[in-house]
Amino acid sequence: MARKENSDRPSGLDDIGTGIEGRVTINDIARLANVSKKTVSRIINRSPLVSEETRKRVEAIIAEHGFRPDPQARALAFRKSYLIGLAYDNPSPQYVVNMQRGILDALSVTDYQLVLQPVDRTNPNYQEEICLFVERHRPSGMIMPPSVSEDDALAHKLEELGCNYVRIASVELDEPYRMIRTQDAEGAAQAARHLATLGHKRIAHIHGPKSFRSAHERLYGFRNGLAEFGIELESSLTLEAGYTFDSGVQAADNLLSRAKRPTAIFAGNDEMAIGIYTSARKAGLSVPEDLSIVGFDDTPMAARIWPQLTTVKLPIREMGQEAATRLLAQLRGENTKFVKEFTPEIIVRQSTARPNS
Amino acid sequence: MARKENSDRPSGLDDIGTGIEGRVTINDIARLANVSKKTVSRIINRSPLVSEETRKRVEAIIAEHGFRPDPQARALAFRKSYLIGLAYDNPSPQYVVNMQRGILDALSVTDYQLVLQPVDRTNPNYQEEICLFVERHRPSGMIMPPSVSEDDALAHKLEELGCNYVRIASVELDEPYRMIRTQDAEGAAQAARHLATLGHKRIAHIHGPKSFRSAHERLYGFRNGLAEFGIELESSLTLEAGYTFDSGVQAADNLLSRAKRPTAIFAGNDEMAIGIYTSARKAGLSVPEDLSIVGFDDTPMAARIWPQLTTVKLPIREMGQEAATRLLAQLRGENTKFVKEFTPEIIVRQSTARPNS
DNA sequence: CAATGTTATGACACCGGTTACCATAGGTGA
DNA sequence: TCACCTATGGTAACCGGTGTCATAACATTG
Repeated sequence: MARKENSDRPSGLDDIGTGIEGRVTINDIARLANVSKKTVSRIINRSPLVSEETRKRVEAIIAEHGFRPDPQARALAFRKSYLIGLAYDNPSPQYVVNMQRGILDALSVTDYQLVLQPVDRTNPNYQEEICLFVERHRPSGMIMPPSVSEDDALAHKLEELGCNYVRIASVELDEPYRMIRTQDAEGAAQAARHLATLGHKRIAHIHGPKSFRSAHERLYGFRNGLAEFGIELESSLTLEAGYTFDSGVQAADNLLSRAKRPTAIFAGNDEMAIGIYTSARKAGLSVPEDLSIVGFDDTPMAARIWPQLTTVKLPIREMGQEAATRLLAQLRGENTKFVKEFTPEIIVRQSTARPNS
Repeated sequence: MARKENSDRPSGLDDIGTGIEGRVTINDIARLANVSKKTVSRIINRSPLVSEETRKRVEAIIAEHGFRPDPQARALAFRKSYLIGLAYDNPSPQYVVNMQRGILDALSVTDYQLVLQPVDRTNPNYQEEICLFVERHRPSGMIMPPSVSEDDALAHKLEELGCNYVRIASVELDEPYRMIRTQDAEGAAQAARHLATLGHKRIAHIHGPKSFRSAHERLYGFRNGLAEFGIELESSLTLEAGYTFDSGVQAADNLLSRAKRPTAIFAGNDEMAIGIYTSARKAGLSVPEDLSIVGFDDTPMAARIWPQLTTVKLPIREMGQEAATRLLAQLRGENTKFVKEFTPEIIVRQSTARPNS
């Protein structure tokens, strides 16, 4: 009985079709062109130390045989992984998908790949999760949107691990660089000015969880915006919720059941704003006649719900693209002391009107 | 003047901090344990050909030094990339995010990474895009949800490239295996039975684009479901739209402006169903009193919009998880002749009622 | 007891690229 | 004419793992 050649693996059923056998390698090209591997390598990497003539000739052969350097091999030799990690905990799918799109826009012309690292910030060892990912896979860089981005301790850990990163945030961070900054406070102020201009006085705010520092930022901006019109944001009309639909419904139920209910509510995100619609309907109130509503984010649903939601728009896809572009520059060793600002802009639709009381 | 040692690179500003220097490698472990690399490798890969005693000793040293084999190096040696590609063109972010979550659920306990490959099927060379990705990065496998999954020619190309894959689809494919199958026809039939049971006779259907074969499937199932009740789905009440909100509004505008308007509409997905709400409001019709609406997918918005949408639910996250699990099995060389079925289920909410005419 | 098989281990080449360093040819300045 | 650049490209080692094959020690068999 012929003994199996390679009995080193635990289970025999393995090595299924890589299917690919005849892949062209740098050695093939070198042989065909009658030059050394190194010369081909120089050409791939655009080294100036190759004569014009040799370059042309080898490039022709590369093109003819469709040679593409193996990313895995380069990764090993360069000690770079060519992987960009996206660590996110944002509960809004719209946000996540748009951010991914933006990042991929920037990465599509490169050798870099985007890998996903969803985390749960309420999980006490979520930091370890991310660090483990970084240690194991050595991503070339990480992109972190809120609220992961707001964790300075995490950033320090990544720094120690030698991992490049870009953070997208709306708040002050320990390290005031390498960030894409959104002026959430300014956006919230715009919402405040809009409501104040319409004539609202009794205005409520449902903000996101304390663990999201952006929630504070929006609250702060909103309060200041109202102050410009001499209106005080009452603390009894300032409620915390969880950035989710259900939590928005609950908070609005609370506000709308009061004797002196607010005539307008500004929600920390669209998800919660949509929850306010539901609550208003349960209370028999019509929007915007009895209640004005403003959201934040401008997710696609904002324009689909009825009446269409007035909201503060953040260019999420562009932000993702910018973050990736900056990260790539950073990987090339360029300036890391950058801050790119994005200013939100209010989109006025039909969920806001003059108060009728 | 001291000449720069290595002037091979075009630009001097490079090799920025990998930061990590002292990473433990298999060589370190081998030296510390006084065994060969190969033995350590065997232990990492759970080869049975190592004595219990050696294994224990080396494992202790591995644990002590926190050694983790480098995924890049293994990828090169194994000629596997440990990357799973997700090629998608579904316009619904909810769908995409849920699918990603499911896949990541299954991948989280493995060494595999998920990389994203969004495509545009209306782009004539979208196939090349995917094939280029496969050739360049040699993903260990690909997962394709509709409508990318419905492209038999693409599957054949991947086959030729020796790329493993799993397809998620609701239609008959050239190769009736390696797929996660959703019984969309059955789901649509449930919608039909629900509406027929309520007493609707004049029933319309807005289906997705012809390029999505799932659209045909849903149409087919809906028609058959109505036929069970002796109701014929009139072709004048069967409109094509683009699976988007706007296209849903447009198609519904058409239907609702007719003299004999339908009393119920079944939309091919939730996105379009939500468009029908908007159209109904414009026409001054209330849901469900004047018009019943049924969707498909059960995206989170279905339960958030008012009145809550009756819709056919697909367990997208579970499907993603199943797809990834099956793909991993396939990569281990296990059975590729599988078909896992998921049956949709109607979720009755408040957008459907007896017709009042 | 010799022949054979089995188990545990190691030496070494290799995956497909890279860098470090060296060798050569031709051109320059002293 | 000799020393010395500069441009070009080759050789070998390496990145951190893998497979192949050889071998020693021990167990089994006729």
